[in-house]
Amino acid sequence: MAPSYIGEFEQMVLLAVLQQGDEAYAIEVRKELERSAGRSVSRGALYRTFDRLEAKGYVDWELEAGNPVPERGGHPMRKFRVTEAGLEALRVSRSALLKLWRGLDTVLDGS
Amino acid sequence: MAPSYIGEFEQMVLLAVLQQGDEAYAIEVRKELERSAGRSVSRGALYRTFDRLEAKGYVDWELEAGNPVPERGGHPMRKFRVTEAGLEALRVSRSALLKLWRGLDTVLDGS
DNA sequence: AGATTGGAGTATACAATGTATTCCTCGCAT
DNA sequence: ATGCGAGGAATACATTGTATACTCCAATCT
Repeated sequence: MAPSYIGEFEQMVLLAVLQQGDEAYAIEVRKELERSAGRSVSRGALYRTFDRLEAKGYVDWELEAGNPVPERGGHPMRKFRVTEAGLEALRVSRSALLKLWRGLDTVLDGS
Repeated sequence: MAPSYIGEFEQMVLLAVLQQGDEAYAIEVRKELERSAGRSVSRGALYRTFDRLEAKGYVDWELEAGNPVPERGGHPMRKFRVTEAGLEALRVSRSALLKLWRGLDTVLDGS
């Protein structure tokens, strides 16, 4: 019963993954979100969202290609990637928003 | 426990109200949504959302100023308006999205 | 070596949001 | 008066958002 709908947070996570390019580790994504969206995100919330995105086929990941042990607490980190389906979902969503924003710049730009 | 967060659908409804300007009746808003977002919206879903937006103080409304009886089935229709708080929420949300989209045009424009 | 610490990820639980179906009421047409 | 259509409200349930509370593992402390 996929509602072919993508939640706002899911959308932001997807975008943050793209922003991180080749370094899309959960933790980095989290930092990106706090930076761009200006709000804090608990780890649990983020992983939960990744699970759902994965279930929908919007992201996939691999287990830390080269260096299996980063710095402290060496641990296999997952590196995320947005799938083509994920990109498509983002496009749809963006297109709708752009349409709805059209002509409202005056009101929405202030502050 | 207001999560200071605005869902995607709520956001779209708010925008659609603005788009309708002085004619923001539920039904018109619904049409606008179907047009811009390209998806159908049941009446119940829309009213439910209006309730929540009102509870958050993002919209208010009045009962059909001049003509209490439109065309058929004369009935008091509610005319919605986005409040200042609603505008602010939209600005915050838009600003975050714009930041996250930055630099991704190449990937997101296609299709 | 055993205990401790801290990072990465998982599980669980619950609140908020999204969405449809059903029901109610009011006028108008018949 | 009866039936139909339109606007709206209530109800109910699925999905999404979010936090807290673990589990694991390796490096460090002692």
